[in-house]
Amino acid sequence: MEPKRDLLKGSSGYLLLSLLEQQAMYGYQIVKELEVRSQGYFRFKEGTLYPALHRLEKSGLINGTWEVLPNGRQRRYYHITARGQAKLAEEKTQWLDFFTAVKLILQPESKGI
Amino acid sequence: MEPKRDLLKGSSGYLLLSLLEQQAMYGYQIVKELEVRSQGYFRFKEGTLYPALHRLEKSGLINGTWEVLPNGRQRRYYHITARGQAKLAEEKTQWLDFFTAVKLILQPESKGI
DNA sequence: TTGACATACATAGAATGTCTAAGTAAATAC
DNA sequence: GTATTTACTTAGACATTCTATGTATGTCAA
Repeated sequence: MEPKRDLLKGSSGYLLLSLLEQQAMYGYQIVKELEVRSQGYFRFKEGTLYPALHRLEKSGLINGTWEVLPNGRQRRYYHITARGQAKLAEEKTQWLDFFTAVKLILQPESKGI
Repeated sequence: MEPKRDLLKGSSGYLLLSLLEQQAMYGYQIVKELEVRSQGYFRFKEGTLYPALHRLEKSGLINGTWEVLPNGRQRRYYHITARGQAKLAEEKTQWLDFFTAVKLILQPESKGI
């Protein structure tokens, strides 16, 4: 199974918001969680994930808080914001619209439905 | 309805091959056909369509032939090649894999299915 | 205690594809 | 004769992902 990387473009934000709506997570955890849940399909690179998280935070859709583990190690947990939840709902609609449009191209006979 | 343009990236080739598999078309016709079929969702810009067609042709997935209308006007009709049909089948699989993976992220409860 | 590996975050630069925008040219409609 | 539509092309801006590297610490086995 050769993942089609370009499909990710424009979807990463959606996936991240979706994940963080379910629970707050830190970067490394997100990478692992995406991989486990997608059964190995998604393997976000750091160069993809962290810039994406920074973008989302800068846009006010998530916010990160440093937390210190008992062993002294630091993690940055990201929480979805109210604006993020609104954005997530918007993205969901856009996804559905997009899929609907693609299906209409692939199966022109369903035009009238 | 605000189309999410980035989703198009990585999908335009699939859409074009899919369209040209159904029948040979020329550029301007493709723009109109995509718009009609998708009920106005897709409105390919020239700067998107023609470079995409050139890429596909360069890769041997489609091939274009100039045809002259009775009125003297020229059109470049694009036909899908055997390699293009093979590629189309591959893209379809990649799409399904991608959708499956995304659904697993959005609905983790369906993990076991 | 050394080395290997996993954890955890960050960023520079290359690659890719879409968009805006402009250009060329001819047919058609008003 | 002027505007609109048809028809294709390409340069440059922009955004996102990738590769690759850097930093630093914790854990575990030899």
